[in-house]
Amino acid sequence: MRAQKIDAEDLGNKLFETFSLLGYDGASMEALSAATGLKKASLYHRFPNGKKEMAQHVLGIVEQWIQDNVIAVSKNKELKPEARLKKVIASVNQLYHGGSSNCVLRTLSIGSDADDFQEGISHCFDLTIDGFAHIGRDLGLPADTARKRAKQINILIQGALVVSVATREPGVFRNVLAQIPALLTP
Amino acid sequence: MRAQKIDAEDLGNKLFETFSLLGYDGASMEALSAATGLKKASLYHRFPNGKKEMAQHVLGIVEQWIQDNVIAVSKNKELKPEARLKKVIASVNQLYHGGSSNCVLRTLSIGSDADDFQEGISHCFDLTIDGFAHIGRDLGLPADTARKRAKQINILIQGALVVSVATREPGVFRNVLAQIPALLTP
DNA sequence: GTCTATAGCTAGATAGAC
DNA sequence: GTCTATCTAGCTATAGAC
Repeated sequence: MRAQKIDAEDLGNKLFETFSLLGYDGASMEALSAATGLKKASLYHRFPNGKKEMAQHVLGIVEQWIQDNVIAVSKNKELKPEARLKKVIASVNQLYHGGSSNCVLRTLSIGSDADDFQEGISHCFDLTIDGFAHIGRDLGLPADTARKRAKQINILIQGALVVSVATREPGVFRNVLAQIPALLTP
Repeated sequence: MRAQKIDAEDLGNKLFETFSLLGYDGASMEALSAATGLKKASLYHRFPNGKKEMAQHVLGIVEQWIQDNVIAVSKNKELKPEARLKKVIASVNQLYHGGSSNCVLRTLSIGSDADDFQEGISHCFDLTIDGFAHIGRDLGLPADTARKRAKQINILIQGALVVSVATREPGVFRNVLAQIPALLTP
């Protein structure tokens, strides 16, 4: 029993969940405190620049998630491209809980301080596109076609999440995930 | 000079713009007051139930916009289906300022009071899908195919807006609009 | 490193003059 | 119908004990 000092990873995940659900302005320090189990003063101890720094931290977590679950997998030569794609899609499905969770890249893109996050958000979209494009090329698509399709996939994922979460119809999201292999098949 | 009593339509449009830009939690009474030119007490005079009622009013405006600019146009027998589609797409492009404005259906779907707006938001998505599906059928698509494509178009529009606004690349949105006719062509 | 307590401010909302 | 003035509650952020 090493006491209840919350692990840095758990902390980040709770912040991630709270910003995803409530957005930047909706995620009050009170809500972030309740979600993490840390009092407000303790959150300021870990993130001296307050809420903005917590949101930036979450963006860092998302970037790392994409590096690990999209980019790295897309380049894994030990798997056939088809298997890599399946794995990436499964991870995306899990991240968004089968279409019932918002994308934090989107929820952080709205509000009074949205400008501060634009760069991090854009970078995450770019990485996601890079990953799908890489798989598309390995599946035999010409590079420019693969990139176009990857951009389309990124748009479809974001749009499906908007609709599925807003309407409470997760099938919309799962249906889009099912379309992805066809979009990258020559 | 009939004095500066703000017109109900202008008022609604300003509320629409502010909720679109800042989201529900980000659109403070102060911000709504500044945007409309009405003091907070005056806003409460017009909307006794406060911010929630203003957001519901905005959802009503959006529904009416869709009725006028999507549904009605989609059924206008004086125009060929191709011309109707062109008109609808042009209206959508104008509404979102060529991909630089958020969709208020999305910005209102996030935050602490999102549940109150779910029904209105879902209804607006449904109407939009109905409109595109109607045009698809008149263009010669089987009814079920037309509906599937219309749902896809709705997803693409939402996704493209997320990406184009978040990354400041309106081309993403215009590119999606350009794809729509092909999606409804048999 | 986490806490209680609180400062200082802004939020949403209301009362009442004009 | 719009305003000024104000209330209370909630916000972000900090001070200082442990």
